[in-house]
Amino acid sequence: MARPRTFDEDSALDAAMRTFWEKGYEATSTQDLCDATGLGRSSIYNTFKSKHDLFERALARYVDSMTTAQLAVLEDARRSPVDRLRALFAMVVDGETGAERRPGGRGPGCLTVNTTVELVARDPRAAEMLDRDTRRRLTVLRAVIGEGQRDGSITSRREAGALARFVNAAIAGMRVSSQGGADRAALESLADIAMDALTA
Amino acid sequence: MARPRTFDEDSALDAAMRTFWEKGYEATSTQDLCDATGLGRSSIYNTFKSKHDLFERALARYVDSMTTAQLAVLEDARRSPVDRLRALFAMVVDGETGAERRPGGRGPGCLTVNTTVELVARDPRAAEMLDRDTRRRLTVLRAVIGEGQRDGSITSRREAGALARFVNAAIAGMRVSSQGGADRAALESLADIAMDALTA
DNA sequence: TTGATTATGGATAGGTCGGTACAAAACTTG
DNA sequence: CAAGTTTTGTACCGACCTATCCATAATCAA
Repeated sequence: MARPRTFDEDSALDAAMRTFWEKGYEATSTQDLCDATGLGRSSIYNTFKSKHDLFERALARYVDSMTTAQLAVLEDARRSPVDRLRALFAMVVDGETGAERRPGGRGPGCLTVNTTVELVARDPRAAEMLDRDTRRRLTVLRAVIGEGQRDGSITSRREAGALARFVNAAIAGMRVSSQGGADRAALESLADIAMDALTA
Repeated sequence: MARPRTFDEDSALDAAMRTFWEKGYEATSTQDLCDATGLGRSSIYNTFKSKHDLFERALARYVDSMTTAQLAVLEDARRSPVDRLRALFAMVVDGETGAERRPGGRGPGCLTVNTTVELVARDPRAAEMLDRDTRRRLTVLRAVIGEGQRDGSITSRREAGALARFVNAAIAGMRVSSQGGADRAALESLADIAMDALTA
């Protein structure tokens, strides 16, 4: 019916996502996005309504793929609850130290934490997206932890919900530490100690 | 000898600090800084070399006062090591939930974490300042934890240095959680569980 | 081939950015 | 009071910001 696109929208979203992740929302200019995606301004503004719309879609793509990958680990019925939590932490450590940088395994820092810190106070849409994502993760974390509490491998001194929030916060702490310069061994140590709190 | 200033430099730094803390470095314009400080552009550029210089000085003021207040708690010889760590966490919780927002007890989020996430990858000077501050805190944390290990109140399963980094990361995790919407009870719960890891 | 429709590139608009120039104002010292 | 020095307010600079406009290119249905 008309002239077709010469680019893949998802690839463009990935490129934009990487840029927002590296520089942050404010520090990323539309020119940066053109450079990163290889698209002209017209194509970007024709495909996405605005810089902010592009950011929202990139963020949505990021949190969904990231959380989906994490939940797959947490829902792996072949492993014990404690094993699954260890695997989750290992995934975060790999993501923070890994050379390859694909959705679900990003380089230092993560777009979720970055956006929480940079934008959540001023951007209700981003805040809502991140809030939904957090609730999604907490639900599954709580279930895994509850399972571990029932089989005795995870402490029952604390509520499952509280422990789930702790795991979430521990991961955020690891990500901030990573940006602050912590190496792989340091991150693994943080994960080990966080696990101590769960199994104590 | 000449016309004197009609403003207090430290008050201006405080106002600037608050603005950078609320909006982030990139999102803060020089006009915002004029509005916040009540100063004209000339006065700002006459007193500080540039926006970045003003930011550096505001950040230096923030981290120093914040860390000094925290170290005072950690070095209070009248309390036991565990008590001092609990007091540190309580201080962080108060800072994140407190109504009054003065250096050493900021509102949600903290400039240290915010700057780590937003700037450290691109701003070597800020990175260096934060790194020094982290080392300063870790040194004292390690000493307190080592003391607790010797008297048996803190676990010896992990190295004091590793536990110190954990406490630091736990605080960062609490601050990110706070920006993500965690209330006081949730933050206190995070602190309690972090303490479990130390006393296990 | 033609007409309709969409994508693309380049130019540009209107505004804001960080930073500066300059003259008037306000103070200290002699 | 006068000379000297610094602060302050205003106007302004070029660069860059997000976003749009428009002419041209490319494609599909008929």
